[in-house]
Amino acid sequence: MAVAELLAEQADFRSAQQIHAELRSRGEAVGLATVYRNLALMAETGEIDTLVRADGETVYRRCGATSHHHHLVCRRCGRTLEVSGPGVERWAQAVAKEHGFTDVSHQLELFGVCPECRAEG
Amino acid sequence: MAVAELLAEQADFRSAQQIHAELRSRGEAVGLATVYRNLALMAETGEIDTLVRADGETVYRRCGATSHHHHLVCRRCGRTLEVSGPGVERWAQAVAKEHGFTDVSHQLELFGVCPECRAEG
DNA sequence: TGGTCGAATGAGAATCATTCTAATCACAGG
DNA sequence: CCTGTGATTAGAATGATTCTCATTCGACCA
Repeated sequence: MAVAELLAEQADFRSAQQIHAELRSRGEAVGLATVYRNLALMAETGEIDTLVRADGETVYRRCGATSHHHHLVCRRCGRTLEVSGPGVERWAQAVAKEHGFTDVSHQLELFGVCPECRAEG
Repeated sequence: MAVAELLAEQADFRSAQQIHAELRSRGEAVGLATVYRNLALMAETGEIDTLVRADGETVYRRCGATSHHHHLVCRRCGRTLEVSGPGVERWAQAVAKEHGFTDVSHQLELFGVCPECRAEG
């Protein structure tokens, strides 16, 4: 399956539209619907991570770690690092418990400018 | 300005579309563009908080605290509590520094089921 | 080999939130 | 009463995502 192959090659978050465009430019006759279908599928099975950017576009990434983790994303170039925060997890649980909430999940992403991009000015 | 008034009355996150619909149902002849324009304006000045939901829709809320904080949102009824996590802030800074990232911001939201909704089954 | 069934696919239409556009309105100043 | 300025409106345009449906592809069977 072409979509999976492409994601395996990419290190950064990509939007469904970007993935579709890249596949087309390689000559693959793949439909936009198929890209979305497969991305949704892979997201469900946990093979890839999804992230909704501030502008509302959903981006996808194949992550090395399969367990729960967060991302440190460069605002300029999109480079992404996986980070984990055990303390954050504990804090989230504690806050939820304190207010009587159950089935708690959380979403946490860090955005900044990476050293390379900062060097470029 | 009608938009500000409405937001002042609402405790929970509302989408721009909802706000527009509510204003219209009250007889206000307000345009959708105006709602968006004012929401963007208020978000810029920090009067309201914005949040992009997992489905890509942007929601708005007038918060009591003007300083940086996070939200604990009920998945069912949308009830929202403001929470703060000093530890999280420190962690974010530390992680960013460790990887050489600058100008770091973060987005963190907690989702769960509130006691009332759980009681309802 | 030829036929059939079902799942997966692709092209394009439909949908939904958001943004843009052009026309309109209120009103202050002359 | 005119005119210019800026905000406002309805509706069209945009862009991402989802839906529809006819078609294709493979496996299986006679």
